[in-house]
Amino acid sequence: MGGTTASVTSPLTIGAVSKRTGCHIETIRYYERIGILPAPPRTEGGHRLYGRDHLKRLFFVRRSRELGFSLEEVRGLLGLVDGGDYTCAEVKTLTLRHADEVKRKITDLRKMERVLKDMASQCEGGEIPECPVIDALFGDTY
Amino acid sequence: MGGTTASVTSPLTIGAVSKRTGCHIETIRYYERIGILPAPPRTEGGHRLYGRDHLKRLFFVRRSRELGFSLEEVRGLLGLVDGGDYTCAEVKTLTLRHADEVKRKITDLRKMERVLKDMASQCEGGEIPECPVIDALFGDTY
DNA sequence: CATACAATCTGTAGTAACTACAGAATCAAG
DNA sequence: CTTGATTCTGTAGTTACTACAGATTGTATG
Repeated sequence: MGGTTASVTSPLTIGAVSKRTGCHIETIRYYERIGILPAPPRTEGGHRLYGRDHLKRLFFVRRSRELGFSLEEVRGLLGLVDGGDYTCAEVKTLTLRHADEVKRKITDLRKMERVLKDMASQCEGGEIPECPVIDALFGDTY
Repeated sequence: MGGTTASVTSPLTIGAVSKRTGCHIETIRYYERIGILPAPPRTEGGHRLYGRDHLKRLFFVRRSRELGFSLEEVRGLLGLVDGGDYTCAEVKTLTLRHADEVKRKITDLRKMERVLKDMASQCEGGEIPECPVIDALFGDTY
């Protein structure tokens, strides 16, 4: 063990959650309003107090969004996690469909990564390359 | 060579471009309006006619958006491609920054892919797993 | 050539997913 | 107990599309 990250024991304010997840405070409240994040307990005065589960969920939502999934897709993934009323066959179909999408994204990102690195290294010599980024990525797509 | 995809020789209508790229017609016009896609030539009557370059550019924009890059980021990448007035050092800094971002995305997508596949395979037996997707993905992030 | 029906045109309005206030209330430090 | 930082609710603005409405153009057919 000897983890470098301290685990959260006491409840966090929305500001602390915002800092840890990188989500704006307004976004966190927005997710609560639209049912992506469950409403947390409150203080006497009405301030929200979050626990580890909220934090994890928020991380997941944020990264998923950054990876290009729509909120509805995220909702679907969370639904799987929450063990909604899906049959096992449905879960399998949904997860595999998502897995395919993810695979495609990885493929494209690899292309992009390679081209970007090539570009940077070509630039080493002081010359701006004729960078055919688009061609390299999708020039053969049609 | 011996490509399976026929290359485009004659100009395409906006509808044809829409079908090939998967972008809605309205989105294509929108990209033109905000300067992401250059204005194409027109017919006498004013209908847009697109060539290969437009098509490639649109593919690139669409995929980039699907991969979670903002339009401003896409604009930046296109700026590199278009050979704007960047110094070589700027090009290098920008491309490497993008490459890092891409790498991080790949890492997270790999995690997601693995978990989704595990989930689907666990589901094989007819049992809905207690799927700890979120934990598996970001449970150790904080 | 006439005509009809699809596709495209411009412009505006609506939606999704945030993001940014405004003004009031609460919390934490001293 | 005061004071400054946070958070509260609610509304309005922004980004990136998406969906009409009504007029015009393109094209296939008798």
